[in-house]
Amino acid sequence: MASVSSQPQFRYTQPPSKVLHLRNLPWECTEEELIELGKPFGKVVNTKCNVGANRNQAFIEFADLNQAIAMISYYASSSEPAQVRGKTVYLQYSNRQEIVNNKTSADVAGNVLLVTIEGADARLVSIDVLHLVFSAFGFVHKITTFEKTAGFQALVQFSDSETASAAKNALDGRSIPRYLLPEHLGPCTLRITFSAHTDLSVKFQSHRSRDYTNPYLPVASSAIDGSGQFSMGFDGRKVEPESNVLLASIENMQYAVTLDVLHMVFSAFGPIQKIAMFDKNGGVQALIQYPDVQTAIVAKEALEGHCIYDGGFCKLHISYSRHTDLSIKVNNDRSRDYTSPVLSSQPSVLGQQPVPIPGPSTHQFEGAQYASPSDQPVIHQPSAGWATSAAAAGAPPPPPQSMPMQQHNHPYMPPGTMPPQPVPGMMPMQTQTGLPQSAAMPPYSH
DNA sequence: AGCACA
Repeated sequence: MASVSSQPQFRYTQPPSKVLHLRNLPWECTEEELIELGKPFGKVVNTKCNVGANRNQAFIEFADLNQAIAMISYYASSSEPAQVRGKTVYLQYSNRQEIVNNKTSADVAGNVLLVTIEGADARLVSIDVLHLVFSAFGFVHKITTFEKTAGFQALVQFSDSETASAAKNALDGRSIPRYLLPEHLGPCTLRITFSAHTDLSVKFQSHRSRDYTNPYLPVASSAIDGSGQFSMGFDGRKVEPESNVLLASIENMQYAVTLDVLHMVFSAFGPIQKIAMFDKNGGVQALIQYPDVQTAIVAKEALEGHCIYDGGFCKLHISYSRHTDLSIKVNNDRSRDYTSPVLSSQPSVLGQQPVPIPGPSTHQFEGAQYASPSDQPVIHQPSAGWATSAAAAGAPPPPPQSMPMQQHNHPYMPPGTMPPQPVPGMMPMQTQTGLPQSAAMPPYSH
């Protein structure tokens, strides 16, 4: 079949066009360089660079045909060839009359990232892991995940394009750190472009979509009932069905964690009905009961993997309990029913302060949470913005800071004396983290 | 060094 314009493709005399075709450009030539090149001859109204398989071709479109002719004519008789960064550039009239800029949305920065997770086990990456990874760069508003021909993909919504760009720059082409993934998973590489979306629509909290700005969203039945499609947890086991009761285990318990401390930490997300603490496997665990599943989900989401005290001490691991209503027989320092006025009001547990067990010196993680791949997976320790009032409230030196969501509380006061909680919240905790930038780099290998 | 898309 003859092509539409059945002329030989390469010839020395193209019919004039206000669009010029350039080749042999240096790699990653910019629009600015093209404009500089054409400016002496007229008004450059459009450019397109990084064209072709080698991305070393480009187009310049002038406002007027005569300007294009002027440029071609000049270099046709010039002893100096057209150059960009010292590299000779070959010019000719394009065989088209205008540049069509199919600027894909992937090229224009937006606040929503399109993330493709590559790897054999890509679809086993949980939305929680994605949330963790991207939260390092700022507050993640929403995440949706879906399967396309491209594979397992996610849309991740940030507040603004600056934050999204920072995340994209740091993570594109890198792999999710191994310690964030279940052990049996292979490498999972992130390919990131900008999405054209600006605001994702998340109707339900589910295993495939989350809206972190709205803790009261209904929870999709698929995430609760026996559909079996629960995302993978950190340890690679199926995550339990959501429940209003959380099971928290405390790792690296350098300081005593009292019932009141737990109450304080967990009540940031909503009223707590009951807490029961017990020893298991040489560690301390606690069951925390909220009135509803949604509150528990938010609390779990925000607290999982975080430490009650700075320095990686008393790290929380949270799962959903199979319980829905705890049976508290007696209020003591290990169990408490906050809904029962008869049982409560034992003064003995009030006003407790964290007691250093071995008394380690405190050190901060700051933004370096990604720098220690072996342990301490993801600890968002806001390095600024609070701690002053808490420290001044009489807490002993070792744990100078506490959970970020307690910002407006005095952490070690009896619950009843605390000021009213603001929004139960994950908001403050992710935002203040600061960009990890170089600190985030090591574990993300190419 | 030779005409763009995704």
